[in-house]
Amino acid sequence: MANIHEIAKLAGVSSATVSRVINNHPYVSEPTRQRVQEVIDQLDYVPNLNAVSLKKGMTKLIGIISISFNDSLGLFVRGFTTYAQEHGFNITLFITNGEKERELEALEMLRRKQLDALVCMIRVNEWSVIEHYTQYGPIVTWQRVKIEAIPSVFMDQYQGYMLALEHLYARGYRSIVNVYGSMRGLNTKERIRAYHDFCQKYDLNADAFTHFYGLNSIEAGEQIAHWWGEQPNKPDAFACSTDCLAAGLLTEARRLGVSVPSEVAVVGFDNTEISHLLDLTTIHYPIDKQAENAFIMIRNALEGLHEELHPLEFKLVERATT
Amino acid sequence: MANIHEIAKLAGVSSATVSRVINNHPYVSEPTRQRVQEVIDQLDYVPNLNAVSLKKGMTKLIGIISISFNDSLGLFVRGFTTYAQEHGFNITLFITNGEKERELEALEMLRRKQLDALVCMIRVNEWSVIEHYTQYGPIVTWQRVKIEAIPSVFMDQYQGYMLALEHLYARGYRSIVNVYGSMRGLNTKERIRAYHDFCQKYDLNADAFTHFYGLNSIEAGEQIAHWWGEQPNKPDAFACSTDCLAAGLLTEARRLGVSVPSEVAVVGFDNTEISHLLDLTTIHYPIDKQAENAFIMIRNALEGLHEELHPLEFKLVERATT
DNA sequence: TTGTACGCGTTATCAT
DNA sequence: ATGATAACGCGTACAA
Repeated sequence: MANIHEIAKLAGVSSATVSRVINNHPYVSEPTRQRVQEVIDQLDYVPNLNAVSLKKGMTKLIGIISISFNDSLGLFVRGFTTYAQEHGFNITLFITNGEKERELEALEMLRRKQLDALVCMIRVNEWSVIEHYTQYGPIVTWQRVKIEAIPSVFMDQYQGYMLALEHLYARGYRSIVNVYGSMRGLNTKERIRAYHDFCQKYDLNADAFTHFYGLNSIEAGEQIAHWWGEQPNKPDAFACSTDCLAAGLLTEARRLGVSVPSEVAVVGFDNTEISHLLDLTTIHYPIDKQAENAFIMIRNALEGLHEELHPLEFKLVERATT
Repeated sequence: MANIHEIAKLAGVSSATVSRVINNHPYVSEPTRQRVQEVIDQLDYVPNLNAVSLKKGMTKLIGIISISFNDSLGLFVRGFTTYAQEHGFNITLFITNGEKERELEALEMLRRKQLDALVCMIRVNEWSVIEHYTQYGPIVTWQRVKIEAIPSVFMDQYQGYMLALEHLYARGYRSIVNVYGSMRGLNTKERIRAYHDFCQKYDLNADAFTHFYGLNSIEAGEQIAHWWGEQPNKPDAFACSTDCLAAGLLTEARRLGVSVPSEVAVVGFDNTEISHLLDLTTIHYPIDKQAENAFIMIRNALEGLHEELHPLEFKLVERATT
């Protein structure tokens, strides 16, 4: 209701002075500052953000687009939000449920200056559509994509998977079974590539054992445990798609009386809570650093800075299952 | 980049005319409309939303606050979004993770006119704090609360539960076991009240069987099935806290060779997908109507309308488990 | 049917 | 240290 002029009038100063007080500008005497502040407090005044945004040409609002909202996505969102808020930005979340229109609304809000930037975690529309909107503001993504206009904080799982394999090798395991997460996803592709390079390096037969595809649930892990029990020629290690699957595999194996890691080793992926709980060796994946990098990229673009990105590294978390 | 004046100049008209074209106002001749539209298309022009918001005094943006994001919350959000968008409103989502500051940011955005209204699905701050913000714009909630300034679309589960009980009675079941969802929640309280009234009405002994509290998972349902098997004096029906629990109970009972509904009946609650899948009798709960009512309330407040709310009714969905 | 001119609430430049 | 005043980009009485 109350605007800056009203405050100015009541405090007996000009609106310019009030603005200075609000924004902590220098060159305003202590007595006037106090007088103005009193009136502000009394009238419960806050500047109208629409006016500020119009004047400044930015809203300090960043949109995050995601197709859904699960644990890892939530982790990213939470991390991003924290960094953004430290720098005075607010976040608005768009859960698309896979609907293109919902995503387009976010993109349109960028075009129409209601958003300063966009994080497109998991897209719905074609990349070409999204790329078109980069002219209106920075857009970064979490997915793997090689488009110059859309920087990504995607981490190539080749390195992470290799880390797991090398660790198993160093521990003396030689017959490793791979359980891949999705049938044809990019992560699986990179993991397969890592495994082949690994076998070549140590002169192992890459096809000595079955490769499992499309598995990542606890139940799937349990089934794999049974599969292992039935093999006459038993592999001595599992490199799993996720901690979840590894957890199912581990607990079911123990239920069947199999000793881990002496009879068989298990490596997970993601370093989630469950891996911590079960003391599962796994690969750590710095989601919060990815989120921070996403924000740094946006801030660099928005404010013409050149802040360095954090190096994104997979890390082996060695625990009790290898 | 381009603003309304640039369009006006290039089209050889005044900015007022351009504005009329944009907003589909009458009294603009077809030839000029076309000329203006051409220039708009050519320059890829869209009005700056900050300017529009400032001028109109509203942003057409509604915030939704939620502590997390699960299936039912998602259903509500999706429904609300749909209705809102049909009326030209966009949604911005705040997942608080239980942090008060995140909620306060949403409330502050309302105060500072960046949001027209707020749906506080599940609050974190004290109601008194939230109530204070109702002076800046309409706030409605999904939770049960009796504060005049904060209308609610909460549904009292007394009726719904009674529906389930009456149905069991009509089907001839007389010894009913209640499995309540939370220890001391309001829903449980209302359900207990319903059960007592029910027993009184039909002269049944309300304490003939154990009452279970704090259970709502599939696993809990499975355990209840085993409990039933061990009872010498078996009850003939279960009124469950959720479809989830009912599903666990139902499937485990059948696994144990118990025939449902001839030996024992099961009623769920929520009418979720799983109840549909398992052909489970349950109580339907119109989340989408609640969402629509929330939007209607907000729109009524915002635009001074008096649109009627939809009646919110529980419905018995009679399927194969009773 | 079209144009002029003012106001929405700020911030920032330039005087003073 | 403070005050006028011009933008920011748009919508809309009012006039023509």
